[in-house]
Amino acid sequence: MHILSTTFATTESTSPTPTLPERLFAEIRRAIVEGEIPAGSKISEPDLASRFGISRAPLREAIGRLEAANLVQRRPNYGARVVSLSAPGLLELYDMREVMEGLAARRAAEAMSEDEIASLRALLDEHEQAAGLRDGIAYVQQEGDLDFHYRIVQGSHSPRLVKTLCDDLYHLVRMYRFQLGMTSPRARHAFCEHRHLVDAIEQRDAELAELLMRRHIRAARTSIERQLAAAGNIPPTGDAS
Amino acid sequence: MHILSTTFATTESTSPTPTLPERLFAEIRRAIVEGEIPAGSKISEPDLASRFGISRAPLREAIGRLEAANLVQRRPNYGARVVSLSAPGLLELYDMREVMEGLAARRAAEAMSEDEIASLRALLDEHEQAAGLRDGIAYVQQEGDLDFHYRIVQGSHSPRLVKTLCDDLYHLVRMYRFQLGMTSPRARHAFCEHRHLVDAIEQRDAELAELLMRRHIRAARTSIERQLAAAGNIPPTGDAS
DNA sequence: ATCACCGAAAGTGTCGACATAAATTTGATT
DNA sequence: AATCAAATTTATGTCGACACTTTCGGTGAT
Repeated sequence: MHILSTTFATTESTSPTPTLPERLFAEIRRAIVEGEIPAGSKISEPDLASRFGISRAPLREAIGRLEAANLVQRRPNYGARVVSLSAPGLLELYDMREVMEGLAARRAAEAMSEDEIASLRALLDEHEQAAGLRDGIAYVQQEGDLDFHYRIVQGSHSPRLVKTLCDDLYHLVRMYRFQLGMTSPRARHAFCEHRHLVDAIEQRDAELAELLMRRHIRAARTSIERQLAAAGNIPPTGDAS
Repeated sequence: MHILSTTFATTESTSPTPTLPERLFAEIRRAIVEGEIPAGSKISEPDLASRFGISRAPLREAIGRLEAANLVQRRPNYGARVVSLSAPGLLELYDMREVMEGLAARRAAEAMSEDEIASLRALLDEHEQAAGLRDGIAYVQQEGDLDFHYRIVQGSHSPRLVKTLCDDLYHLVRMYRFQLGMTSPRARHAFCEHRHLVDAIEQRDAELAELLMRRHIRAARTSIERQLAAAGNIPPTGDAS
């Protein structure tokens, strides 16, 4: 049907010719992340092929990418299903975010240009204004939060970090947020932490930047852990499997 | 021709039926990692298809996985080429190893069973004996080193960590080692560090385990950095791009 | 002699169809 | 009536072929 717009790129999506499997991949990924295709449901090749009006060949390639991005699971002669999310899995994701974004922050403090830092600070101001206007709404904050982290990661100028975090991990995090209906009630806290982090980067204090980023993400993890415990989703000390 | 043995699995390779694309993927990956297919060379679909005696469909799926594993790069209407490796890229890999395996060590100290720890210690003893017999050879040490790190990561009981490290990063590291002919002259040092790390895990000292693992990998990184500088491969302070 | 343009050849992208294995339903038996 | 077995049906895995794009070699003009 509506083969659609190209997502604003990070490293993926070769600029000149957005390929058909690439667009399919981006579209199905969006549908999965935003919950249009519910978790655990089957990805039927004939169904999607006829729905998009294409053959199964490019679709299979797109599904392959979805599998590589850990958004679907495939069993050999059975098909692909959207990954079913678990509370321990979400915490795992945040563990990895903590260490990898900590590294990204360290490298960003070393490698970001003055212009990039200025732009980052402008983004922060913009978020603060938006949050000042419509206060209670945490949704925009979530997107803004991700935007901010995007900038830091890209500021590391480390292609592999950018690819791993922006192309894979962040989509998974967004999926978990949609599915589990996570709301981050610590917007004000996050703002302060973001600002301190930018200060550290501006001062080229790599060690501090890493520490602040790790603490920031660990705080988010703890908040999530608390929400999950309140929802009776997980015993206080869940295993990490 | 010789569609071959299944690699001893970590998370990949669904046990019951090793699929054709999966075997192709493993075989071509091995050929790339060990340098049979040189870096920068083209992956011709018709060539490989006729060589393996199969159609292009399963081969394309295998190439797709190679791309997802960052072993080949694809341009839309051009084809796939084996990634050309760079010194900064190798250092980037070690940055990510440092933080992620540090996390793995922390979780391993918390989650490994007594049996797993005992088995790990046995592996260490075995390596020490092997190294005692044929001393100068560092090659076996390299494989042993990777074995050791495999065990730690699997001991974290964190599926995503295992997948990311064992299924992707380690193969890249092995490829770089083959291509750049890295020899690790710090075998004795590494042994001590490994032993101390196992001690920390046995004592359930997660914080210390993470610290030791990070220091261990950072030391390896520094050693590589020195080798590269000696070979005139990189200026003393290379950018992290 | 160098550069631009054009044509041919090779390779990738996509398609439709067949073979095979899994899930389901139907039928027969206990 | 319940259970097991076999056949049907669906979907995945694989194949061969065609269309389009890119690349390389040749030809002509400046």
